[in-house]
Amino acid sequence: MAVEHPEGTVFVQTTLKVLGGKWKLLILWHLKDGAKRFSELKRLIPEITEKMLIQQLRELEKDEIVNRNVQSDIPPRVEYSFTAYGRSIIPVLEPLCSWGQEHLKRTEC
Amino acid sequence: MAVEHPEGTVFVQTTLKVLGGKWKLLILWHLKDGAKRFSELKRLIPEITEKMLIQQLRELEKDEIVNRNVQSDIPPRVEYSFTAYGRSIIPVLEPLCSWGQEHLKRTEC
DNA sequence: CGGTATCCACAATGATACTG
DNA sequence: CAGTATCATTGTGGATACCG
Repeated sequence: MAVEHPEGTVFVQTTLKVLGGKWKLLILWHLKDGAKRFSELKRLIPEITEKMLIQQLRELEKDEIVNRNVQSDIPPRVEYSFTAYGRSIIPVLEPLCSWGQEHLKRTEC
Repeated sequence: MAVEHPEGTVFVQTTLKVLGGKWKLLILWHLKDGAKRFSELKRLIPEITEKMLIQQLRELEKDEIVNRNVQSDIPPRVEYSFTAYGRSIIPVLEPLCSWGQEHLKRTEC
């Protein structure tokens, strides 16, 4: 299984694994502005199903990108937010964003 | 279908669409060092099937990231290389790589 | 409100064999 | 050498219903 590749490749693929889900960048984008409740995220991303939202959040949680903060209230209140570590991907997102913007310009016209 | 999202999200997802394939970053990584023949790429990425290699190359070609250069020789000789435009993603790969490296360090130990 | 549980469709990837 | 073609398998995402 473990085949030697130039190291960089492995690292890049690692990042892709963490951020590659269809909705993860979208979720992270919204969390940049501060903690959000489950229902807020649902409202901000109307096309996502609850299953996918929870699934992607769980994965981000496992990767220690986001925190899950539960207040034991009635009704329940769960907030998601970046971990300190998670914030380290924000600067990575920026060049991704810029390149995508340029690419859209090329392809759209 | 078209729902308003913060723009940045769309751009990031665009990038992901272009680079998101399982093998694309791997291929691009090898092409960084210069043009490569089909068979060279196969040798450099032994786990990839021919079908996937050609498919991913075609997509990269369509997105104008790589050139396909055919010498009409016997035996045939086809070389793939970055387009000038394609080279613009190389700086994007670097932060991706660095972050992945840090992330691996965290998760492995 | 914030989830789970099932079942299902389809896209992505893979194995294998064959070709100009 | 550089592909195509076909079929099988897996992975990802979705619809819907239900639960504490």
